[in-house]
Amino acid sequence: MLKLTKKVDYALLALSFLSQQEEGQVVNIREVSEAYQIPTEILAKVLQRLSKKGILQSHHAPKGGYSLKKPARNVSILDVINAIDGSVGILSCSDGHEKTCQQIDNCDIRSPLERIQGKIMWLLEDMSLEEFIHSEPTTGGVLHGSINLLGQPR
Amino acid sequence: MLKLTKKVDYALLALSFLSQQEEGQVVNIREVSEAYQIPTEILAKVLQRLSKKGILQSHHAPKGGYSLKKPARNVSILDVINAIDGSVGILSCSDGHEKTCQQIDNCDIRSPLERIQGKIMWLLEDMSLEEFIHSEPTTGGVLHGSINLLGQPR
DNA sequence: TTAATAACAGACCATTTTGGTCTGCGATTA
DNA sequence: TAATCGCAGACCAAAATGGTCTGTTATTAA
Ligand code: SF4
Ligand code: SF4
Repeated sequence: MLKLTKKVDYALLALSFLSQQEEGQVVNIREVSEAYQIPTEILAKVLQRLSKKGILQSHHAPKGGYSLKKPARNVSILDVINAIDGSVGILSCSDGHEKTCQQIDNCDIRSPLERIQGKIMWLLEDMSLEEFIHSEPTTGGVLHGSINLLGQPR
Repeated sequence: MLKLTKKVDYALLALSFLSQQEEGQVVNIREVSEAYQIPTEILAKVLQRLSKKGILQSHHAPKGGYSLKKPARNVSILDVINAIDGSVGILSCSDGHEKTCQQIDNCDIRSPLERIQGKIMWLLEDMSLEEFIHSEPTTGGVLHGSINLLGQPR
């Protein structure tokens, strides 16, 4: 059903929060947790993941916490999703762990689906964390024309 | 993790199969099931769904079966996904059944996420079943220009 | 030196979603 | 009027996800 997981949501919220801090400011889990009402334990997992994947820098000490490791413009949304969920993929058959889809031999829709998948990847790759955060609700996407095409208020 | 469900896969396979038939030719579940090794019962569900949503025409009789109700160029991939999975959505909070996401009050990522969602929707809406099926691995969707808006080749 | 603070690690369980099965009914036509 | 097909929905099993618990390790300030 093409839904982002809650953990990715948490990750993006946390990253958003961190981006709003002053340069080099470290923030601990509790602060983020309180800012958004996210259970600390699971948030911890999420941040650990981001740290392990090189998106966050952890400061492993009292008065420590996390800070962005790279400038926000160098982190894509796809990076974040990949860090949390593992590889993204529209298809059940793609990339490596091909769990032997029963249909794979007779399948004539794989390549078109891969093209769609590619487009989505590209879209996610193309959007940096910085762009993501500083987007204005009104301007932003409308210019891109994306929203208007989706349907009119009925 | 952004994965299409197996049922959508089945639906697309079946639609692909049906598109390859002669005009007005009806095909029953068994034939599709055999063509792709899909369990008949679940395929039945999927086709029923497509029929109820106006994508397929059912012929409720011996020697009956299914046929496309509309020309393939008038059916989008999004239509198919919607028919099978219900509403598509990247977000947990969007469209109607807002299951009171705990974060919704303090959430500062909703609108950017909605923009991404919009782009994906558009992309899926923009691709017709016809285009989907007849796509050459290399050419294909580029002509519609949808891709270009999503970012430039770097 | 040591106690407090914070991240790290992983097992673990509960809930939801998904894939798939079963059982029976309804429409059409030869 | 019986065979062939779709229709409908309850039902179950497996997987994915969300969330909890228990404990360990690194750093620093008292
Ligand atoms: S059906 Fe075709 S596309 Fe879908 S998973 Fe199996 S092989 Fe990949
Ligand atoms: S976090 Fe924000 S975006 Fe994600 S679901 Fe809750 S409200 Fe919607």
